[in-house]
Amino acid sequence: MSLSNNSIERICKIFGYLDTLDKQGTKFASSLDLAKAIGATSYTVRKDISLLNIIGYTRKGYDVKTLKEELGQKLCLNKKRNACIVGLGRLGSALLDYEKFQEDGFDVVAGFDSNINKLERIRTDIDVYPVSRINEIIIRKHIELGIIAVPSEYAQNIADTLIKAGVTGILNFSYVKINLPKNIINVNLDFTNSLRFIAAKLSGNTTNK
Amino acid sequence: MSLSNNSIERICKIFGYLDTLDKQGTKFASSLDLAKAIGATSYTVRKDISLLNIIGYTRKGYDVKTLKEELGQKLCLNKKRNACIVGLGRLGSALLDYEKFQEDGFDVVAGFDSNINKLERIRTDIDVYPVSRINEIIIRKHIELGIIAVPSEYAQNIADTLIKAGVTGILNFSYVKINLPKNIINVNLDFTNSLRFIAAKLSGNTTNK
DNA sequence: TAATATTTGTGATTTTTTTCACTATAAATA
DNA sequence: TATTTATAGTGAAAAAAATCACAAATATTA
Repeated sequence: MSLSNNSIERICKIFGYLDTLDKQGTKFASSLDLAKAIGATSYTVRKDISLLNIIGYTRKGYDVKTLKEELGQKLCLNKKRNACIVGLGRLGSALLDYEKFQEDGFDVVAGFDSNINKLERIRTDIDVYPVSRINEIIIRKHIELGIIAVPSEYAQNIADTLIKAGVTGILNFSYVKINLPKNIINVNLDFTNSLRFIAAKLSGNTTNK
Repeated sequence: MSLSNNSIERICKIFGYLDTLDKQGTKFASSLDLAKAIGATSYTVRKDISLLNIIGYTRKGYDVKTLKEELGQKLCLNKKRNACIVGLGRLGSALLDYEKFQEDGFDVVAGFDSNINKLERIRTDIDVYPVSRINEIIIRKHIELGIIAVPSEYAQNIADTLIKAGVTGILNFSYVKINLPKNIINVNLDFTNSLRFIAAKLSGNTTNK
């Protein structure tokens, strides 16, 4: 099996939308329905799905429950994974209580911060620890994913620590790119860059593709 | 001028990195330096830059200050833009205090929430209002960008309200895709989807491209 | 001053991705 | 039952993007 990043991204979106459809009680969705929901074309959606050897039904589309199950299986989205959040400032502590992570199978089982006072003040159901205990806790709690919400200057160092402890995927909210071994999967979410992208497109000096 | 979304994204990242370099006092950066910092190749970077008719210096690279200025000019990243945040829950109120927005020329000049009690409790320097005043405030404060941090079921409705008031760019933190007129620029940041993407790549059923 | 090394700029090539166009299939309808 | 219609699946074509490869330029070194 061999999917491009674009395909994976689309499939992840489709997966999320299928969840919504399923909760609404919708039984079938056509490639066009899915395409509209994720901002793609129907043939791209069909190609993506057929790359995974999943089939739909003529004149009905795809069975919502089945497709979700199969996509989840093929992309390992059904398996639960433990995650931690490092940096419990405004953003980090908001993420600690972001219930959607749990709903979607990402269990945030620890938070870390370097400021001991902050750890004492924080009100959340999730256990919080000083960063000095990252290695120990990650091993003990089998944490695979690290969410980095520390100030950018510390991001690389925290990433290194997480990886040494065994984390294999990183969601990085700082605005620096962190250097990682190639076997580590990493996504950067830089809010400012998103606003820049919007501003650039608004300027009109661009295609609409 | 005609840039693909990929090019725009890369250029926005380059722009951010140039800012870092400039603050460090670095005078020149080669296409390879820039490429490494944003996760691209040197020829892609050179192509992107030359698409904008910006030139570098043989054997030196690009002048950091000049390149930043020119990229900013061509993509309208130098111009300040006013933004607002709708939905002042954990995430929204964290974003209200996210100083980087201001530093990078995005002035968050208003926050909105439907819960009046919440508005009274919130401690921030930024003016906050009930959502019923969105239209009035957006017009009065010349707000171009809307940051949506409300629960997903309200996102479409808020987006419609923002657009009717004159907002032209939307950064959407909810997990639903919102339907917008084509002249509105929109970026979705769905944290769960990012984690799904990481999980899918970790599963290994994918290329490494 | 000459030789060397480095880095840009870019046309050509290759690769990847998307889109098209059409067949097959089965549900719905007459 | 026959016809119509909607939708999947997919090879082929087109479009887009990335990469290569190398000339040109200029800083550095000998």
